[in-house]
Amino acid sequence: MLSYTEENYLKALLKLSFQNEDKPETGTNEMAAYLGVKPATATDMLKKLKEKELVSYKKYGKILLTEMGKKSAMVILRKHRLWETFLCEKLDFSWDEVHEVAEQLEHIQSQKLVDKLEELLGFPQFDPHGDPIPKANGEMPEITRTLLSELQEGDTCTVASVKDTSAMFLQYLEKLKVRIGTRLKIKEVIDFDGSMYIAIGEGEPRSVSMKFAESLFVQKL
Amino acid sequence: MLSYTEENYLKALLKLSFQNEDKPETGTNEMAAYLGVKPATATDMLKKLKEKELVSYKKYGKILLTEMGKKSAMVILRKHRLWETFLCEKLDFSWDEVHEVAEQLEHIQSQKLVDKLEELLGFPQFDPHGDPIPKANGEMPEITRTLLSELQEGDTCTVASVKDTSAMFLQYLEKLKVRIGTRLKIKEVIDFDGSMYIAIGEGEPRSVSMKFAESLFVQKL
DNA sequence: AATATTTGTTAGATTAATCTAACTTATATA
DNA sequence: TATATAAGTTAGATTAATCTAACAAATATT
Ligand SMILES: [Mn+2]
Ligand SMILES: [Mn+2]
Ligand SMILES: [Mn+2]
Ligand SMILES: [Mn+2]
Repeated sequence: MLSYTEENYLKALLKLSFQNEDKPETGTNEMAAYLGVKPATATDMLKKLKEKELVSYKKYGKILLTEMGKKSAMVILRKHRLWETFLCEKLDFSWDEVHEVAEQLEHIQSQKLVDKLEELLGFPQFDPHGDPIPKANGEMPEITRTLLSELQEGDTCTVASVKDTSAMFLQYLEKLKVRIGTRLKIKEVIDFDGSMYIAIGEGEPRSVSMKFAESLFVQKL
Repeated sequence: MLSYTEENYLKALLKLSFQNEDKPETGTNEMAAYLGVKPATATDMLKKLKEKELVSYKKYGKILLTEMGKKSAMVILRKHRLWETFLCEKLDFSWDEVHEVAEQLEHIQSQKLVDKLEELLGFPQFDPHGDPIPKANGEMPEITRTLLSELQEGDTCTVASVKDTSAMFLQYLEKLKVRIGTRLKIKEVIDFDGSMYIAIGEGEPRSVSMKFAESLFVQKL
């Protein structure tokens, strides 16, 4: 049985392995920074996780989840995303409110609860932020994601998921009526600062910053 | 902000205050036994809760929740019973499975979550075991409860709630088709051992032990 | 009232998770 | 290559929650 804290470290390692796309290794400092603890603390926990054969690493070396560790972490991610979906779909939470609560709910221990929840939600494929939900067997559809900033003038796309899931960005998207699935058309790319002039759904075109364009994943049409 | 553990102590004190009907005080040993810890541990926690003004007590004296402590405990009980109801109503858990999971869920911190959950469930009055659910304002209908064992030959009643909520008893009730609301008629009381011969709903009369009759609360008709 | 029993507290230790400060190893740079 | 910087570890301390063993107070019983 894993502690609440151990689970958080595992999930962090999984998330970081997604982030560092090319190679899934991580360092102690990166891990500590992600979790908001000091490197010394991360080192201590790493030893414990290594003891439990959930991570593989040696002193001063790179950190990697073992198969077992990855499996455990995927279960936690599955719970997180199912709970986020539940909060949105069944309890009318907005997509900027769900993460905080799901951080707590993901640690509830009950196989049956997760599976029944998934059933209640109709086996959703994606969470409210457009991220794929791992299946009970541990599989998760590997999706190729394109940043809005990678598109060219004249391209059309639909919003697939949000890269930056901060409440601030999510609320801004809400204000612009940009949601998962919304159709976007790139009218103009401003080379000077990387900003874009885009049409959102049927609305009037408007300008968004490069930071914005680098925070949204889209599906090119 | 209260820790998971502090919340459990508060809830225990509230439950014990219901149990010790006449006076709501409790002792260190009783509290420790209830929580499955040693008396020394309970004493330590008591000091902390006193420091936070959630309980009032002095060395070697009786333990009582303060108004603040009682309020906090009621919120936890409210969450527990709402989650139990959710698990039964929405996720098809049986009434002997819900308690364990609700013990975890009751500690999730989110005012909005609780209130939305209550709304989703249609503002239920009672949990799956027939226990009243405290309202958001902290009030809980004070119900006079009669034990089945207090009834006489010829009396008729409906099942109001279960006193013993152990999985073993709940499963036995399930087998006998005794549920909340089921109509019972006392055919005969055996003075020798306190057992009863009762009709359950429309079924054939059958005998139940005194222990059984002392574990069920009923509403006399 | 004297003594025995029950109830409750204290002292000292342990474990998990965290920190700071000091140290070590690896990597980058001149 | 020598040295500076970054990355990672260790030692020692702290806090929360727990325990055991010993002690103290309150209550019950002769
Ligand atoms: Mn999230
Ligand atoms: Mn999400
Ligand atoms: Mn319960
Ligand atoms: Mn209940």
